Amino acid sequence: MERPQLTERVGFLTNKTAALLIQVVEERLSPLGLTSRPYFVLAGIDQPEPLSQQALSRLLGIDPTTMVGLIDELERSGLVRRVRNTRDRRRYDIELSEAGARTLATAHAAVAAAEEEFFAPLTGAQRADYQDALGRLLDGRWPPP
Amino acid sequence: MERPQLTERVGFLTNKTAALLIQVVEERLSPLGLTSRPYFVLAGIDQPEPLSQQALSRLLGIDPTTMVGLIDELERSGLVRRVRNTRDRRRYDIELSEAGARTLATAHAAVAAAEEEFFAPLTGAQRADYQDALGRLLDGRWPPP
DNA sequence: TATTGTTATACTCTATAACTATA
DNA sequence: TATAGTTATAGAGTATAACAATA
Repeated sequence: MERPQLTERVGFLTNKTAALLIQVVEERLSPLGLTSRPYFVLAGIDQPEPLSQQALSRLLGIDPTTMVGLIDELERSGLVRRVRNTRDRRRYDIELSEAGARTLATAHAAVAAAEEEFFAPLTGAQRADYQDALGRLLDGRWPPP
Repeated sequence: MERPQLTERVGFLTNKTAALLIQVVEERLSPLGLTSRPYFVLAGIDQPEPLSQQALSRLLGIDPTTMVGLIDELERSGLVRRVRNTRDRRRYDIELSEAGARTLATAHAAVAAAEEEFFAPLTGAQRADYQDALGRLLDGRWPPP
């Protein structure tokens, strides 16, 4: 490949696509008073087993020191609670409140609508292939060990 | 979709994939003293017709005020030149120097190697489909009008 | 000794507004 | 008037180091 154009660089295209998709998602989330980051945090909290802040940090790839402020903000808004883990009292279990669960459900619907809009140019099969490719690329690389 | 897991959110997966790919690309670029941003700028400059700073900003989605500093840095390193456009003396044509062209060629090779590494989990056909999907998603959305 | 959460700090990237020179 | 580039500035996001409480 002698002098490839930027437009052919799959790395650049991947980036651009991610940036444009985030933009559409944030437009849909803004009426809820959310940006994508706290939305991802809420979605990450909604697991069968409660996670500590550090586990959440690793899962989402957000620095633990940044996570402190994000959880602070969500706690101030009444969407999550910090509950001391009884077996390891250094940890907090981060839990969704009732309001948090309701907000997350609304947010999920908004994001699903954004994704429908963004992926409209693909057929159902193409979109399935795309999502499958992402799964293969992330396998073994994420979530982190 | 009642309570989707984060792992199934195509928006989140797209983001994670882009972030991990950038990471691999930056590992390969760091021996050249480059991060992905100035690399993208160099690659954007390497067009048949020279671009102004603002045209570059629009192409790459980088704020014009941020572009000033990026071009400053590349100019200081001797990789690009600012040349006044003769027909519109408000504009600069941003041009690659000889050294810039050599650095860009080396960087392209490094990034191509990073992409090979990152996309190894996909077959050739899967990768072609993936790239094709990105093309469809970006069509009409990027480059900007 | 090591780990969880926290604070302080600095650095980068981004966004806004105002300026200059040109159109 | 409007546009290209610049500067100053403030706001996010991220990373590093150090600390208290706990393991």
